[in-house]
Amino acid sequence: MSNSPIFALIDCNNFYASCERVFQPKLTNKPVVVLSNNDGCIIARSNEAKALGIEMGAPFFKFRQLIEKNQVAVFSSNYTFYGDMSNRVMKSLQMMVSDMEIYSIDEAFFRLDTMAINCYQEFCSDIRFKINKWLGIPTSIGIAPTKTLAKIANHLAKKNLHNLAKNSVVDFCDKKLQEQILPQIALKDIWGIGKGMSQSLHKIGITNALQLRDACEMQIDKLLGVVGKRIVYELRGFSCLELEDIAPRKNILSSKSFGKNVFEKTELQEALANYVVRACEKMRRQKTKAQALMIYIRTSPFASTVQYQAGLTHNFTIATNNVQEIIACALQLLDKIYKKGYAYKKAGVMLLDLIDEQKMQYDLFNNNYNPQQERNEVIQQTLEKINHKNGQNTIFYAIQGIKRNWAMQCNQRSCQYTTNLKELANVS
DNA sequence: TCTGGGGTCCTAGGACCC
DNA sequence: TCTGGGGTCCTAGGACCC
Repeated sequence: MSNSPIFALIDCNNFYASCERVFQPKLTNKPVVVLSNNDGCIIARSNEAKALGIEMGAPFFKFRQLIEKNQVAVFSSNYTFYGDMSNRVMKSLQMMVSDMEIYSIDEAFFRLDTMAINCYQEFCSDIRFKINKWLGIPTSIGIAPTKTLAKIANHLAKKNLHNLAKNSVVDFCDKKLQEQILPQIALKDIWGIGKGMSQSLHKIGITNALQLRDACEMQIDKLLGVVGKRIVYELRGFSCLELEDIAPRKNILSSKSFGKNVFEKTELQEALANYVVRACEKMRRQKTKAQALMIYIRTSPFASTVQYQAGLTHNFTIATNNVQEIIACALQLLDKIYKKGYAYKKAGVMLLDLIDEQKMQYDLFNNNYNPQQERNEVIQQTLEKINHKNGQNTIFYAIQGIKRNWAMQCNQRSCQYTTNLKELANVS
């Protein structure tokens, strides 16, 4: 690796909305929004929808009138589809760059200095062009000596602020350019500075990126700790954050709001069993086992009625990824925290302290051979094979329930164009 | 009527040890 | 009467991200 790295950050524009457009090209240049689970909040907006004043994260019902009046296309979220499109984007990128880090569903960092490239700007324009041509997804790219500055460059590229973008690419390596632009970057637009830190900084008179960059280290250390100090260094152009390898998740959470209020324990049992199954799928796929399980249930924080929330953790003596064992444990924990009479709105399951399934710690004092567990494992593998071949939920545990009245609503989900052949037939 | 889901890292404070 | 100092580990909660 060279001593002075150059990072690029590629970011898909309005990713979920752009995905929906790929299969409905008639929506090009039209306003589009995508909703969260239960059609609760607005989580993605096309530029046209942003222009109408529709806010990110706002509850859908607050903008329903505006949306109807302006004939905004509305989609329930379709994570299977977005996940698959994301894979395709990342695979395409992988073909064009050597060192990259998938940072989120719609973003990736990559190194430019480790490749033989004459012009970073041109190289990145070409990447954008190809991804758009192959997949129909528009992107923006920021280039800079640190990840934090690359994030800012990407922000400039996406909105073409100060007319810096060429083909939606901004090269932000030049020190003089940084001097000129950083005073105009608000703290909230810096990666890693949220509401809390921003407020603390305002109190000592720091309000923009240049002031933060040039702030007294000691003062920042005292105020924001190492996290803040790292941001200062990164703004100065000293790279503190390397590209990271994809590491297996250390915790896996599956939690969802219900489509309606839930009162009965049996329904909570069903929901939790389903969430355990989902979480275990992910855990088993990454070949890990959980050392602990946490469950929680809660009423709606927005309801005016009496609130109740509770959670409980169980530590496993021997780490496990056995679905039956974890479901049984979840139900036992539920027994301890369930209280009758409340209108539950959400429940969740968290698998904690995941470890490599090959690096297990066994119990020193007990016989670790458990024939029942071995049988369970065979059952689980068989079940997974059947579901993989015939589709999710072809067979499932009885405790997961059949009616699932509590399940979330998604009334306007688009088709699983890229992962479900039957649904591809519905393309209009 | 109607308000998402899934993560990571850091810090402070308590428990415990010598 | 009078109650140390230093270290580690764990946990809960906060802050931030997409």
